[in-house]
Amino acid sequence: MEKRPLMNELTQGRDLANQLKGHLDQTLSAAQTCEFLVERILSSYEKALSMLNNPFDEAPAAADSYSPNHCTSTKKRKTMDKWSEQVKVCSGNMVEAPLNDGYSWRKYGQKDILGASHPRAYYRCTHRNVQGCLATKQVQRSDEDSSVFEVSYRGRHTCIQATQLSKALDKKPKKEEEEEEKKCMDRAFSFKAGYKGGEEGLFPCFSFASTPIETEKLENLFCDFNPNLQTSDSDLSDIINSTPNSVTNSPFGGCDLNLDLDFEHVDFDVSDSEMFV
DNA sequence: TGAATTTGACCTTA
DNA sequence: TAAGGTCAAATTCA
Repeated sequence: MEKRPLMNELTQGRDLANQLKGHLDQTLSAAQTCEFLVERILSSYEKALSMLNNPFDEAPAAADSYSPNHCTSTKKRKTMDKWSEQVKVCSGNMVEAPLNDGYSWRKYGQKDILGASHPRAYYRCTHRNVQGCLATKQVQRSDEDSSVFEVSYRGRHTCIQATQLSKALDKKPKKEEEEEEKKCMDRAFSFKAGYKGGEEGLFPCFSFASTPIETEKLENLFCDFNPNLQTSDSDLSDIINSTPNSVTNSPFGGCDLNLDLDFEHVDFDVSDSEMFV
């Protein structure tokens, strides 16, 4: 692999993210959301650069435990050879379903896990039967902090959520849409992913928005955004990493912030404010 | 009454 | 064979 160009790109991306961070002088809530994103971007770059600088350090052990993974390890079940993302969500209200991630889920099982003090709940997409959506997620309360939920997602939604459907039906005039898109391009990053395992392009990108309105949702999502609970750099990484593969029902003028991570494929294009990971 | 959840049994994998 | 994951009947809820 050609190391230097990749290093240059990553370094440039990190610098640009730093610049963006310096320009976060919008409304507080929007800035908070953007700050999350920037911190996560920076964290990813730092890790990538670290890995490149230490080729013999495989890094997974050093990386935070909530990084996306492909579950292709030989230690995992073969059935887990699918995209998955483990997220961490802090629940302020201590309810069992810690977050509304924009998708509708149906619980189909619960299991006591060996060594875990809390059972693991299994959810599948409500539209599994109707639309054949195979997305599932697992929710488990953390042993260390019972106010924290660990959520892992498997597969991506192939379904059309009702919220998305209604949005599509209520589409804006093209000109207005284009203007809005132009605006949001100034502040949005777009992550696109390759997916190992032969399912590239099969699923839509994850996305979430950074409009002030949606920020409120995001803040609820991210444990009501309590900076006192999540302050460290790694924690911030956790939160951003935990961005559910959902919240796709966010009207961001057709300019969603797509988070769809594949750390094995990094293709960073800064020229048009899009980042491909 | 239909939809969602619970829970024990069963299946799959390491 | 143990543990994780899923199924499906029973139960609960709106």
